[in-house]
Amino acid sequence: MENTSLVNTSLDLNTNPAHFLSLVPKQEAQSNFIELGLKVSSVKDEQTASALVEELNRVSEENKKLTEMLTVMCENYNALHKHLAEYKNNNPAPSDSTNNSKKRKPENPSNQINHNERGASESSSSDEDSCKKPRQEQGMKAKIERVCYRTEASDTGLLVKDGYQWRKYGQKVTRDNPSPRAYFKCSHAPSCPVKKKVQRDVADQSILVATYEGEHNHPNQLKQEQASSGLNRTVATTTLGSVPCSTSLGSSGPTITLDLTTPPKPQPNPCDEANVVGGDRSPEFQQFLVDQMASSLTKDPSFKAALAAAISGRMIQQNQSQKW
DNA sequence: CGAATTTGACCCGCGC
DNA sequence: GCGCGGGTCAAATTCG
Repeated sequence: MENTSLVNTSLDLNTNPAHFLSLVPKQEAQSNFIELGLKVSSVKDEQTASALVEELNRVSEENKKLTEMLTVMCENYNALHKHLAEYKNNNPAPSDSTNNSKKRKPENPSNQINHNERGASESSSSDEDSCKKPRQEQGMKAKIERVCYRTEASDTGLLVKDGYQWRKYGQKVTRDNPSPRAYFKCSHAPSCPVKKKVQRDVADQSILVATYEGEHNHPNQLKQEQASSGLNRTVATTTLGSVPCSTSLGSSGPTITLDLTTPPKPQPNPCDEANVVGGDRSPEFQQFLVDQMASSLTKDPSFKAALAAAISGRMIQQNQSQKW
């Protein structure tokens, strides 16, 4: 299959954009090259042109294979994930002493009184109490979700638009991450016990990592509004293979956020089990993700420029080596 | 002026 | 027992 006379288009980029090119119709790709400023028309050597076409076909094939491999990987991951969930169901962790990590100890009723003494905090209904006490027991039951949001680089805030209203009740700089972590309660508290923590990713400051604890017992305002306005916006968080990402569809077009900074997690990760909101990992969905990534990349001028530079560099190299 | 946010103090579990 | 660190509280401040 390899033909040494063909232009080697493997690019020295961190990603493999050829993969995405294969997803673009050939003509479109060619016109994109024109857009890129590559003077294709000036390449009069027909042989070179046909070689390019051949190479394009070859790369398309290669990318097909890569896509299949990716799908297989995703399926394997899903299978493993399923097994892990089943294993956890069958072998619930000893909820008492050993696995209790660090949180406030489960308090007996007498201790509750002590607790209320301190802050004399709001007439603490039962819900509020349940929020601040046996967190580890709650934690075993409470749904924990981890969602990554990509933000503008210039955006230094810790606000995440997820459709719910939140009241910030604390902020803290943690040891493992120089960025402050913000603590939010659902503004419907105490009737809604959901909390979330938001912190910037230690590796990529443009990524906000939100950790949700618990489930809302009321509807999502944003979704309600969108449903009523017929926008049909959906937000799903999933993992593409081991790469967490969130996707959203809106009137301004689909966007995909890939959390490429999160390392693969072969080991059981407590966040993992709740990492999936949308859980739709059907091949169609994956294809959709790939398509969207491809179109996003082809629309990205900086990506195009890098691609053009890499390809033109290779072409020049190839031409020179042919002359030799 | 009420609601939301900020921020220093405090609580508590854990490791040494 | 003590110190560390994450989580929470609540007074002060800011905002609409």
